[in-house]
Amino acid sequence: MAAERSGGGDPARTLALLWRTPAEPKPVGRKPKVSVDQIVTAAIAVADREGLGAMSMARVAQELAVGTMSLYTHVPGKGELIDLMADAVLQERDLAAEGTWRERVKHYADRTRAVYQAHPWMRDVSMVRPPLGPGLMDGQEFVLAALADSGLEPRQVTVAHVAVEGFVHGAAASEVDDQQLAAVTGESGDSWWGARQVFWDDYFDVERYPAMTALWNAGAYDTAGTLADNMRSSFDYGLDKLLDGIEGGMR
Amino acid sequence: MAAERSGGGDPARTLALLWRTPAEPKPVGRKPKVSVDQIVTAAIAVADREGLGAMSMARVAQELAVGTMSLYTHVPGKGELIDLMADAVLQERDLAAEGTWRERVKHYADRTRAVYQAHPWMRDVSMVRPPLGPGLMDGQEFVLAALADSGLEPRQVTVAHVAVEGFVHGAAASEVDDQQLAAVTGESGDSWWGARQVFWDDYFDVERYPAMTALWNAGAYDTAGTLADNMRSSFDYGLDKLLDGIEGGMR
DNA sequence: ATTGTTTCCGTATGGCCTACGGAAATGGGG
DNA sequence: CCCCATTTCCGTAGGCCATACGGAAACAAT
Repeated sequence: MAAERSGGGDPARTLALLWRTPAEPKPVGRKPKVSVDQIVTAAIAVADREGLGAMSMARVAQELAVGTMSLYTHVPGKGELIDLMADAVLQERDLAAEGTWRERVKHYADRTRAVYQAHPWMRDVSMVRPPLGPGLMDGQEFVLAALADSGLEPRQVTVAHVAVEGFVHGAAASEVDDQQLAAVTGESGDSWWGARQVFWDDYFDVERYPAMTALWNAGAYDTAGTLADNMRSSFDYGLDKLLDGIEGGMR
Repeated sequence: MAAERSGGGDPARTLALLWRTPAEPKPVGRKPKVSVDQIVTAAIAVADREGLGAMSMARVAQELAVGTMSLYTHVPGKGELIDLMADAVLQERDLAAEGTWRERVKHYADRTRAVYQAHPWMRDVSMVRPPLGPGLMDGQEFVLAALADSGLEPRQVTVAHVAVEGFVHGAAASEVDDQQLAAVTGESGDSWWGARQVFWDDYFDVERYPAMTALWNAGAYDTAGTLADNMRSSFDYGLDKLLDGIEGGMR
């Protein structure tokens, strides 16, 4: 399905939830069976195991042994729940500010990558209208502080920031796609590619694709590591080169 | 919902569809009311207008004035239809091989970006288990040929390839996210951010976020252009820096 | 015991994908 | 002209989904 998000609801309500603004205690009335935190935790657990597609309100309620509609007392809707989930997992990066600006950017990238690894469904969460909660904001502050220390002009810092952010989320997302599909479909990436051996046998045209053929013959694809290993090193390689470029552009 | 894909069906059947292997003519039997091409075209039209979430089998059938189940005669299922859609739009990049390797990579990025602009639902299509059709393969051949001309070692070409591919798809995806959300939710990005003015008023903490505050005060966010303009220039900036880094790494 | 407040949740509406199997169309052979 | 193998068309049905609505249930204070 399409990207899963909204935050379309009342901004004030959503922000209060994201920052857990404690409503004044309610002395009267029925005691709640579940809390917002429990709902978010359960939702994350379901999504971790079975993907965001399986994270339905009914499924989460079942997890908590509660009626489906009870959730709506605590959370406005599914879109807002996803906002809460995303900000919660972004808070898992505890970012330690040490080292050069480059080291700190790489640290940020590494921690963010780890979030995607632990929660592959983040691939399906759009970040262009992000949850304005502590998880997101702390991360932004961290990278911006690092980039500002690099010596770039303020305006350049913001441009570089968008580029870095785009790379990190984009690369982490595609890296994680593989595992997510493996988990949801029950078929590993290697198995999937293996089943498509027919393609190379029956459809690949050596004359139409000379560059690929040459690389193949040069042994460029004779790699020892697994598919996941290769994506990992490309992540590191790409970030390094991007930072090289940013650094070089300052002179 | 979650990323929309599968290609989980019979690889041989899917490949035959992707490459439009003409089945031997059927002399007898009822004449088909629709063709595979018509189905793919209609599906793309729906997704372009209303997003991939709205592209249901029923909706596409309606578009063609045909019963829902008729589609299943021509296409194995929804996952395979999405494969066909993705490969079809990737074919729209007609890639002209001229100029230096850098110019060609940038040309590739530009054409791919254009595909995302024209078909924002591509954001929701995973590319880790891609449709092995002509659209994808021609693109791969084009970038690989360019990168191979750069003088990188064969093994390095493949690593750089993954990094470039990741950047291009990732950046194009987030760039397009904004418009897609605007189209689906009916709320523009600027309007969305405007409605979250409360955040800066009520939640933003100047002491907790000194770097952001400093940048703000330095006028780094006093940009004339629209949100879309800024994302566009960050795309170009990021790709440039990445290529700078790749080029510099060869020395 | 009554009342006000809050939470819980069953039901209903309208959507989705697709397995199944029968109806309808088509062209060739008798 | 009829029959029939072949192919396509498509209605029905089952099992998912989000959430609006409104009444039942629990709790504290009176």
